Amino acid sequence: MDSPSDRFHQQPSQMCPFELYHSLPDSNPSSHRFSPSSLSSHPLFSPLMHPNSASQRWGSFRQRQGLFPGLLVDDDISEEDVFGKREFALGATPSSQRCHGERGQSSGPVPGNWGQDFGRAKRPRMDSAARNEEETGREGKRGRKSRALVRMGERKGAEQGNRRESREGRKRQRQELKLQLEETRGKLLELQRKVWRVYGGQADDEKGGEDEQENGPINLDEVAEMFSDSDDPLVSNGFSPPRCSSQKNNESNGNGNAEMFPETSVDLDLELNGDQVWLGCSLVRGEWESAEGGQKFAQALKQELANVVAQVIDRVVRLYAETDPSTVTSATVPQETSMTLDLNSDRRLRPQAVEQVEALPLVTKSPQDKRASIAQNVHKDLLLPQANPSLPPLPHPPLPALLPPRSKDHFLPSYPSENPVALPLLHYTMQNLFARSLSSLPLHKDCLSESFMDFRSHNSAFPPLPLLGQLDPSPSDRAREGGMRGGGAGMVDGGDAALYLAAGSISFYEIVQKNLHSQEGLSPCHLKKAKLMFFYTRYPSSSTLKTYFPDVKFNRCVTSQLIKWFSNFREFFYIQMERFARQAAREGLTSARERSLRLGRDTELYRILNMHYNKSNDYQVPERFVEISEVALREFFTAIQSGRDTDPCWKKAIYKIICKLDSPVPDSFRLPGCPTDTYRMG
DNA sequence: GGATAGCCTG
DNA sequence: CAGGCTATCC
Repeated sequence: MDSPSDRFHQQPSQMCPFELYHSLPDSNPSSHRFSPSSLSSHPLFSPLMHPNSASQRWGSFRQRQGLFPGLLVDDDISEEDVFGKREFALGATPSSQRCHGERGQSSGPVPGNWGQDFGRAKRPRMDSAARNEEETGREGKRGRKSRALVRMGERKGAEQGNRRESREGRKRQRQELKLQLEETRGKLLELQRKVWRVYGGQADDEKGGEDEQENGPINLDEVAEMFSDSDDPLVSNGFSPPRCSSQKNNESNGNGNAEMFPETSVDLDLELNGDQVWLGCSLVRGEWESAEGGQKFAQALKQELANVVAQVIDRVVRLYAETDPSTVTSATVPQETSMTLDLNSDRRLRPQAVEQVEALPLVTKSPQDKRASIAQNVHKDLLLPQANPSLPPLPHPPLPALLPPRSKDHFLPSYPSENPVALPLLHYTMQNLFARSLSSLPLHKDCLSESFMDFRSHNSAFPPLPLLGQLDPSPSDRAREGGMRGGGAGMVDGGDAALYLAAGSISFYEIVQKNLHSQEGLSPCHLKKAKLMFFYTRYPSSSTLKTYFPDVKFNRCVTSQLIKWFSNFREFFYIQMERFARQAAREGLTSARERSLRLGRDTELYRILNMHYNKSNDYQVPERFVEISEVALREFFTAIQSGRDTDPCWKKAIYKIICKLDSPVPDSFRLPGCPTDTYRMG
């Protein structure tokens, strides 16, 4: 299975945090701005992902502030099932040609095609207009060449008639499109209102809000009603939703009605309020009359539709969830604790998170508290460093131990998911799906088109959200390891989502899953895992790699990339060892030298190694790795002291020693995803 | 000749 | 961290 497309079939390992209506990947305002050029290089994705206005960026930024930080989606679920359908590939393919050439036709059900459709719909009209212009010019010349005046008049009359007709046709089409958009928007607004009533209303309750009476729980029929052509309450009431108006007034109080919507266009940059839900559209009235406006129109339309679809799915899933008594509480009652927890980690990067989170209606509690307590309980048992100066290969590898998540790896936030349905995991826009799937495509440049890499670079500001299966191997993992230590009680089956989603009851998710799983390659999560594995094995065989990266579809490309990673890890390791050994060799006093040849956890060398292989510092560096590092350090030192370093091959002897000190990798690494996540949130 | 390690470079 | 290159091993 070395076909190039296989590379893209691997499951993604990360996703972007949920954004209600946006996907613009520049949560860091100082970087990754989408430039017009990058837009042009992403004919399908970027117009959707980056609705071209500063207000959108700002809105996106605002929306992203702490928005459902607990969200995660299990893309690892039903892996076999999905792998079985891998032929349903996303447009992205290993070669750039394919990426460019096939993206359009292969993007299938995703909204990226909408722009094309719109373009296709528009092109003939423009062509006909151009033809008319051309004809007019030709005919004018002909007329000057002594054609009969009468005939020319007739012809001109016919042309004018044609032009009028085509103009009217265009006008009609524009009107139809407008109508469609407005209907969609109306439905969306209604959905938003209901969502707000259900979720935002709860927040209001705490503040003494009085919307409760009319805040009945929304039911499926209401959702269905929203999508029935014949029965659109908004339309039938003569409600014409504003095109791009801020909904601040009505949405922010959770009690809005259509009449309160401002009719005039408002600059969303200025109008955005933290607690509102707004339409991600930057159209200005009349703007879509122009070609550029047409594009914006298409984008807005796509966005609105995507949002509505995402919300409906979310609603349906939630309804399912509520039938399960075990999930109903956390599914419906937002609690602040976990949000605070997440925000604490988020605030560092995005200081404006707080105001946004408080206002967001769909914030639900992720079961972190419970999980945190579990992790804390397990924690003590996991701290089992195995000091063994003699350094025989360990029959039972030390288990990874968790440190309190002091600093979270920005690209690997930890999102627990014991109760996946309780999370707003399904409430994300198609844009999010895209951003996620794209951001988790293979790292290998060989496999990527330039434009894709471009997108990735823009998208990298997302703190990608690893997928459930990858992120949360915890249930089985804990069962296996924590369980042995008397843990395991009170575990919640994190596979619920997997089962639930794998049931295939929601075709949308099948589609999404297919797309997301249709990728192959190594994700940042895999890199992180590889680095942690380096604590145990410096020279993993390819079979070892296959064992510990079960979620990776191995081919030559992936294997060599992984091997290269470990090669790089070793390189870094040995460079540091040599550096500190030389430093020690320069030490005059033997006592100081002796100290510098130690690798205490408070030493600079330890800090550097930990920083490199365990950047997020959420993994207890195995004692054995410390010991092996000391061995390497001393070997380098003695070699330098004895002048062996003049031999060009002097390091090889050291490598030989170190390579014998590999120890087995803990079983927790056998599961997909980052093993650290198993124990995090402690 | 393929796979891998290591070195160098960007 | 990846790519290119060489050396080495099987």
